[in-house]
Amino acid sequence: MPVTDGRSRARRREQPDPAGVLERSGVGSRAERKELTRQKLVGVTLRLIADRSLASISLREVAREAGIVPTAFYRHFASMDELGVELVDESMRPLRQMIREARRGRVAHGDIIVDTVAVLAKHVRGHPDHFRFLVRERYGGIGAVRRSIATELRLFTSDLTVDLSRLTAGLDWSTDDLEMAAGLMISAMLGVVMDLLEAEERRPEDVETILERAEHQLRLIVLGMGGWRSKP
Amino acid sequence: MPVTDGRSRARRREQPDPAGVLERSGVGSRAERKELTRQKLVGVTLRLIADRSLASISLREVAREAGIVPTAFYRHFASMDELGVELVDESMRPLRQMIREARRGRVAHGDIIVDTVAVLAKHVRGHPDHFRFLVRERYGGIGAVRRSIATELRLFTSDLTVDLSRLTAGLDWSTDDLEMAAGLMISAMLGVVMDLLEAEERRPEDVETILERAEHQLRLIVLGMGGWRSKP
DNA sequence: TGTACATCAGTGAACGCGCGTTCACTGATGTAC
DNA sequence: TGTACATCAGTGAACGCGCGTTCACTGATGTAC
Repeated sequence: MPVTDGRSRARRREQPDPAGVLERSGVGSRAERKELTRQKLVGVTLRLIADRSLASISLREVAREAGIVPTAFYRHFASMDELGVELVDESMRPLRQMIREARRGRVAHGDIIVDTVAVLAKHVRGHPDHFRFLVRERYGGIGAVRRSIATELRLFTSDLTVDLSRLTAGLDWSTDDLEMAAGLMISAMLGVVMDLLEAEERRPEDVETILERAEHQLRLIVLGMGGWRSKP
Repeated sequence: MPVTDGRSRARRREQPDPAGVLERSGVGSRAERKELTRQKLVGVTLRLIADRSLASISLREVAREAGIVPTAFYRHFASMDELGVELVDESMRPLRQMIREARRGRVAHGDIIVDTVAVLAKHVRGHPDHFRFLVRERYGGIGAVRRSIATELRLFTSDLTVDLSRLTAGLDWSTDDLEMAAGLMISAMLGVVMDLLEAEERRPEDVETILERAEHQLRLIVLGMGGWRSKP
């Protein structure tokens, strides 16, 4: 059991480091080290979410994985719920980064839809825990987290609505209709995200099919938009 | 506190009925009474799901609400996970009933889309707990339940695919494309279901807007299908 | 129909465990002079 | 630069609690004769 591997985390879990000497070997100010621990709590929780819901993860478990004593958790968050809300923020970052990149690609060249789905796939692959957290807790058991995600997704829809209004500049689309179309795209893509995550880790041969289907769904929506006539 | 209201359940929670005399006052066979308790366990769990996830509900809590001792739970299910899988079955029933009714309406008359959304709204209103369970646990923390829901939704998609194949009889749609469109409709409608549930219980004035948006989304998809040309 | 025995849904005591939270503390880091 | 004091991230013991699960049981219901 006491194998010497280079990773201090794994070693510390077997042979605790009560005084935190390893952590405090002169790197950074106290504030910086506090921030480091905070990030560790967030990261650890995100990893634990992989096959369970936030509601079933205990404060003690998170503290244990982060290498601190349970009571030290309270130096960073008042409760797991509060950590959860922080996680929403953390997880929206890659999503926002994604739409920024998709937007850039849009101006440049080629098939908008193929590019968009490629960017989606790339970001989901790059931040699986963040995306899984969002999809899993979107309708999950913790009210504060659910509401926080709903708010962020609403902002996200607004963003996409603005983008769509540029694409439909010539046609007489109302804001409501644009939002409706944006909402449909996001519903569709959130479904794709979870399918993608499940496929990535247990049926990699399905990934291509899922991406192709995602492209087709977006194309179908765009086609529909082409034929749309606003009604009262 | 010891108020006399007519409901035996509420009374029993305050003044337990250890020997189960109330339950056993000569109604039904032993097997029938067992089935009754089983249904009570299922129903109680479905109610507890309203604002929490299945993973955070304890066996003892369910037993308590159902009016039995924790150990008696095992006469019906080996674990909460097993009860969860049973709940999927139970919850799919109103959904299947819904599609059957939507299909009937389709043959009869009027605007298919308006009718479909009306049927959806009616069933969601009639079985809020069942629908909430499905949407919440679809990507929730319990693997067995998640897989069970995925399987059922796949069957559901197949059903809808068959329906769509009738509607597109003239055009040259491949099965893959039909499935893709069916999947898109289901993604969209599952999103609507949760919005609807949240609105029903805390912003009833939004319900109309949500239903209208659902109609528009379906219409957009149908429009897209009209313009679709199959590709390899 | 009556009797003797089998079945089994529900009981209740008991267990060890991990939980969230309190509290007084330690000692390295930060700050004021 | 050196010293005295304040701050505060992390410690560790302790608490009461609800949990899932075991076990031997009870007594009404069901069955065989």
